[in-house]
This record gives sequence, C-alpha cells and structure tokens, in this order.
Amino acid sequence: MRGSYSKQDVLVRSQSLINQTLRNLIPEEGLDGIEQQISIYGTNRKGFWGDLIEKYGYGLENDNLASADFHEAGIELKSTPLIKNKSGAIRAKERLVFSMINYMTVVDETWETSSFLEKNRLLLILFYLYSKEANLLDYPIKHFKLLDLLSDLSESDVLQIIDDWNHIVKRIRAGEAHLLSEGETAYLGAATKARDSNDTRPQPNSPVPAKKRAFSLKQSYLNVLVQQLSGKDTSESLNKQNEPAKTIRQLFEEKIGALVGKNEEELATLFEIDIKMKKPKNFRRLLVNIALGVRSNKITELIKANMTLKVIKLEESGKLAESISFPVFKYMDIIHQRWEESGFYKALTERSFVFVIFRKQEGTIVLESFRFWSFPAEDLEEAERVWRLTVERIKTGQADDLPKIRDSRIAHVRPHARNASDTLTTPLNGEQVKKCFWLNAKYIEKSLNK
DNA sequence: GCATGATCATGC
DNA sequence: GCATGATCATGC
Repeated sequence: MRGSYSKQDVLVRSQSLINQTLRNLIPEEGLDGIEQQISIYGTNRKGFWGDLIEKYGYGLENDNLASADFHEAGIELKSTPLIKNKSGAIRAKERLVFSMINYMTVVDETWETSSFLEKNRLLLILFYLYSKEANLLDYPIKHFKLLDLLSDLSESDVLQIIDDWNHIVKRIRAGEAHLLSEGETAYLGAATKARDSNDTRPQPNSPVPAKKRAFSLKQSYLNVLVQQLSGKDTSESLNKQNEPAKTIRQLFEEKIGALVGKNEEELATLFEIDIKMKKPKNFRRLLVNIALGVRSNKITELIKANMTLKVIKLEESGKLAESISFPVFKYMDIIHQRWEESGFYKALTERSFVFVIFRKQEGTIVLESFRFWSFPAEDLEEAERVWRLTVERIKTGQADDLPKIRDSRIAHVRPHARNASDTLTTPLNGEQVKKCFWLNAKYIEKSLNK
C-alpha cells in the first residue's frame, strides 16, 4: 500500500475519516489483539493512536524509515490530540513535536536543505478528540490540515515558520543553544525534550551543553488552526487578503514603524478620532489597534504565536512606571504545582511580548518604537526563586506576606482584583485578595534598553 | 520617588 | 461574570 497514494487520494481518504474512530476502522478480527495491547500498556502509550491510524485509517504498514509516510505524495502524517475544556470548547491538548534538533549538524543546513523540511515538506495534521475517560479506540477524528511547507510561500504561516526556523538555527550558530526558549519564536518553537536539566546535548560553538530540544508547532498555533477548521475563529488577521504574505515582524515594521515619531494628537487626527473627549484608559491601545488595522484585541498572528501585545508608556527620562502583570493564581492550586508546570513558568517560557512603546515628551506622548521581547532563559532561576518563596509562604500561613518588589530584581507578587473583596481561598489565611506575579518595571525597562 | 495596594475599563 | 490590560492613589 505504501507509496500508492496521490495527494488527492490522501485528502479524499482523510475527509472520509472525519468523525470515525479506530473501533470503526479496525476489522473485527483485529480488535481483540489491540484491546489486549491497550490493557497491557495502558491507553497513554505514546504514538500508539498514530501508529494505528496509519495502519487502519490509511493502510500504511508501520516502519521506521525516515522517508515520508505517503511516499509517492511526499506527505508526512502527524496525529495530534484535541481536548474539551470545562466549558465545552475544543483546543489542542499539546504542542505538535517533530524530530530532535541535532545542534551539531543543523548549523550547516539552510531552510531549503534542512532535514526538517526534507521530512515535513508536505504535512498532514490529523486532529482527534482525546478524552481521559474514553478508550483510545473511541477517540473521534475531528479535523485535518495539509500544510505545504515547500511551495506554499504565499501562505503567511509558512513564511513565519521559515523565519522561526532561521531564528532558532541562528541562535545555535551563535553558540547559544543553551539559552534558547520556546517563547522566542512565533509558530515553530524549540520545545524542550529533556526530562531534567542534566538531559543535555553538545552544541558546536559553545562548550556549554544545552537541553535537548525538538522543533514543534506551538499549542497556541494549533488552537487557532482548529478554530479555523471548525469555523469558530473570530480573530482578525494582520495579513490582508490580496496583499503579499508577511511575517509578524514585517507587519509591525510596516504598520507601526511607519508611525514612529508621531504623538497621540497627530495619531488621533490621522485616524479621525475626536480627542477632545476624555481619553479612555486604553486610548493608546486603541490607536495601536487602528494602526494595525484591527477592531478587537484578538489578532490571529499574535494568538497563534502566544504573543501578548503590550502598549507601554515611558516617562520623559525613559523610566517605565508600571510593572507588568500575569494571570491571577489560585492559592489552593499553586501549592500543589511543580515549578515547571506552574502558570508563571509557562508564561515566562512559552509566551512572548511585543511592546509598543510611547514616551512622554514636551507635554505630549510620542510613539517611540516597538520591540519583540521574551523572557531570557538566564533569568529563569531568579523567577523560580520568587515563585518558590511565594508557594512556601502560602503553605506556611503567610499568604498575606508575599514577595515584594524589593525582594527580587525581577519579579514580585501584588493584588490583581476588581476590588478588595475580590478574593480567593488560601490554605491557612482564609480569604485573601486575588494576586498575581508581576515583572518589575525596572527589570523590563533595563531589559528593553539592552 | 517609589512601593504597594487597589481599582478602572474593556471585551469576551 | 470574569480575565486581563492599564493605570491610579496613598503613604512612607
């Protein structure tokens, strides 16, 4: 069977698999044996579902050859789980991981000659709906997406993925593989594969060993794909139809870069906004949205990239007045979490920011610049210290006395609530006002000036 | 002037 | 109703 599919065959076959389950697809005489394997290995055996769908969904024999699954059509098949959250919405359960990054050899590749492109030039992503309670034989297939990385350069996603690949490889060439983080790139990330911090690999241009990493499509990227495939995507793209595709960086250069040097009043006039009315709290964000050509804060490219747009204002001296907040944590949850699974850790390592920077100047406020920023890996240890201190205090009945701004050069804990009666339960200190981690304004300011 | 606590404002 | 971005208010 292997190799006899054309691209069209693969698409037709995939369409026919929608809403099917393995139980529907596996012939009766094969089911017993597979059920037995499930009872031995459990339902979480990695890749098992993917192996079975190749065989029973597409009639491909399992092998370990490095060449594409559908040899003839040059298509690589990747299966990835979806999960329903409490409110019933469907999202990607995890990132989609490709092969390991070989730091030693990838530095000699270009995108065109890369082993990544060689293996994944035509990517068929199959989404199935996982459920903790269900048998894996009963996971329904929900969507599929064919991504042509080789020739679909008009597709902005592909452009961005190439940009990301180049960024990652550039870092490795610079001897900075140990400083990589997933948040540095937009859609294609360098996800850690290491079980612990000793699980490392050598890199060519530095003696420092680096954590094992693999290329991956980010969970946030898959989430938007799924929304789009199911017709539920309400975000607005910065890439306009009939215009050439651009990367996120190019889009900001074009749309924000062009307005650098203009002040609030000039921007308001340009956009025909009546500024005589009282300025709302998010006035500059509104200006930025208009500049970007969107009407809401849901911007497709930024959601895909797990990137937060922050509009900040510097004092005349260049000082940043306000710290930057993260989502509120639950006292009762955080005490049971490991650092690596905490919301703060994930926000720091997987999220990134684009800052649009205004600055006070001679009685007005001027659009000064924009900057892409992600949390530097070398500062993770200090963030971890603040997090551990926070957890320790909550556990020991000091939830009313959490790390303050002077306790760390990087982060602190502060309220983030509607008002003083907007509280959550603590283990030993009763109800306390909702709080979250904040990155110190001074730390951000210094980091942006680097 | 800054740390800290508190709240406003908006959109989902 | 709530999460989140953004900023205000107070007191040392």
